[in-house]
Amino acid sequence: MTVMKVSREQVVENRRRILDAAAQLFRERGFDNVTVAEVMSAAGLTHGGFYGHFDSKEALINAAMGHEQVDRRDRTLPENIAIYADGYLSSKHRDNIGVSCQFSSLGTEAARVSPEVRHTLTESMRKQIEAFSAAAEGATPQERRRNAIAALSTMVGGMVLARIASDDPLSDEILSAARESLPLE
Amino acid sequence: MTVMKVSREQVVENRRRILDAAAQLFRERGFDNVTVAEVMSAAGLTHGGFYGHFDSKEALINAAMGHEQVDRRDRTLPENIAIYADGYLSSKHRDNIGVSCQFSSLGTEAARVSPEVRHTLTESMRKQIEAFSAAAEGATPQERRRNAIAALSTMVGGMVLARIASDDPLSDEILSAARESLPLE
DNA sequence: TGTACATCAGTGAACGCGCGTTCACTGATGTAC
DNA sequence: TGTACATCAGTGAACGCGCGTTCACTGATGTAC
Repeated sequence: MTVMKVSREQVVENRRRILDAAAQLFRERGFDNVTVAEVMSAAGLTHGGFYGHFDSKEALINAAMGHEQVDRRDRTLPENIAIYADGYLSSKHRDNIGVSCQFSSLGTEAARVSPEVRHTLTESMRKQIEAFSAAAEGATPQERRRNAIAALSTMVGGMVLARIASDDPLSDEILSAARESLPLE
Repeated sequence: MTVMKVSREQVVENRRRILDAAAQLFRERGFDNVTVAEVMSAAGLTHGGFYGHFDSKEALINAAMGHEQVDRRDRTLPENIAIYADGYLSSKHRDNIGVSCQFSSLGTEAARVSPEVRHTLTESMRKQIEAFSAAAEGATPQERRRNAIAALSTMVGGMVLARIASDDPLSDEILSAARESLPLE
């Protein structure tokens, strides 16, 4: 069990597992309630090796926010956006916060991270808005873009509220009301 | 400056100031990035006295989430909801996170607090939805309620996204797009 | 109304745990010959 | 292709800072007479 030194590919694979574990644990518990040791342990490593991969916990947060989780590979920006939106506003998505959209799982914490990371998140937001624009209601491109932004806002806000209310029937009601109100065709 | 023991009214007033300071600091920096000593200092007291008012930091979080900030007294659920919504989706609200709506400033962290506090938050959410229902678009009560939930979701989600993107022109665009799309009359 | 005393809100030093970070060490990888 | 050795990813003990929490103490409040 004491495996030292590791092949070059293993290093790359280990880094990916650290980021995957971090992305999931951060979503589940927030940045501050996850320790470096927990992330490393979830990645099958010990905490001492962490600083061979990242300069600090903050650097890990930054990297994890730009990291695409393996479990999510097939879920980002599919061709059919109405289906994507239905999956988004589902109880399954609500209850699987570990592989959830970063805006709905870490949104209010993400607003407080470094400007660089927020910039990365803003670009990802912009891409999602552009993808939604194609499927949005509206006669003009401006109207469709406006509705795309509104749809993304409703999805994120609906999920944030549904997770707060998750013990209450109101939670499911929020999900379906948000789903039915989306200005998507 | 070393004022010991204090009148009964002063105790009540001190507790209110602790809760006010906590509510503001938590909104600005999140639960975990605010220390008990900082809250007490912002309330004009020293940290040792904290445990005369609350059992633990967690008890403070719970109380602060149910506490109505003095600075917000005039802002909750006014009669004209369209005006409320316009104020909500404003850059002023975005940039004054300390006296902001708790869902948009602490939403993703609030989803992880104790079931009791989430229950309190859920009730406050329910009240807001009911107030919005009166002003929502729709022919039937069901439709109006559905649109009220969608409006609240759009407002919260729009603000969360606008705060992440606050260094970017996209932020203002999100606020106005969300504002113009609200299903309120 | 005035005086003596008990109460207890607040003070600030101290404690101790947890977590981010460091470091001497290990031993498989991978290179030099 | 095989052997000797240097490299360096990962290990796990240790460090030290920060923060939540405790506690002996202070002295104004407020009560008893």
